[in-house]
Amino acid sequence: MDEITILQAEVLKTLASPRRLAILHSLADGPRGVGELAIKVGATQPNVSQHLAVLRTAGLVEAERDGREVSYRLSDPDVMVACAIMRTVLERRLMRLASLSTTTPTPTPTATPTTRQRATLSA
Amino acid sequence: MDEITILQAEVLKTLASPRRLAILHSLADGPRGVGELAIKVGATQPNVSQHLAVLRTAGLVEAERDGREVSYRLSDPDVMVACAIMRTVLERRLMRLASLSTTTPTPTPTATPTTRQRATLSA
DNA sequence: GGCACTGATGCGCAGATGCGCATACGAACG
DNA sequence: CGTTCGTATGCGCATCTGCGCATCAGTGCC
Repeated sequence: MDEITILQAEVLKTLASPRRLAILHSLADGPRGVGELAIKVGATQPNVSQHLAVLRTAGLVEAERDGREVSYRLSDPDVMVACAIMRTVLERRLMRLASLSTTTPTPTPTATPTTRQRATLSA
Repeated sequence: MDEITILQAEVLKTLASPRRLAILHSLADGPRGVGELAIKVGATQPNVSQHLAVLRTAGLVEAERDGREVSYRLSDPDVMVACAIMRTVLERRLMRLASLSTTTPTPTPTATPTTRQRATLSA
């Protein structure tokens, strides 16, 4: 097990949260304060603060005092590039699924009890 | 909160495991059976089987019976592209940290008690 | 049909995570 | 100084996850 693989898993675990993704997405537009972010993502202030702490520990964002507020910004925009690629993959998959469900007019949604078999490799 | 953001978090959560990353990395070289993968990543067969099930649910790998074995392969190579970008980001960060620790010959490792202050934004 | 091999599943436990809530801390302003 | 605003932290709970272990299920060979 490679050392960098563990690090990568760490970062991915940090990214694996809708809330944190939303925060990062907001930060992609520019630095923001905590309260502002909380409103943007629709969460409580302590919650966003905690998420930001996690993101900071993972080295994904950086903080800096700006007067009374604390301004957070992305550490490395390339992370968002990787996220964008994943989004592309997902969108492509969704498109594929959509076209499949169009060509297949859902013949027998109730699992065809006659041909019933264990869900071995049916997927 | 965007719908695709939630999906993305789902996929990221699936990726956020050193073992699963190792499995995917092995699969990048070509299709493999479960036992073979288990040996490659140094885990038990049931463990690898479960991880593969998770990866399959997330749509990251696909399975196909090949005689007595079950051959697993990557669904979308672009996911590995995104992973590669993240690796690049991480390697860059490690290099940066390494060079920093080189230029800074660790002047006073014991936190300079004179300038002692609370760890507010020191990071 | 029985056997051996490959892979999948169920179970239980230990550890980690996210959240709301209340509260503490730090900085600016009067 | 005390107040107020903005942010961080501690706590407790419900939930989830990964793992080892034992066992079950499917496939091909004799």
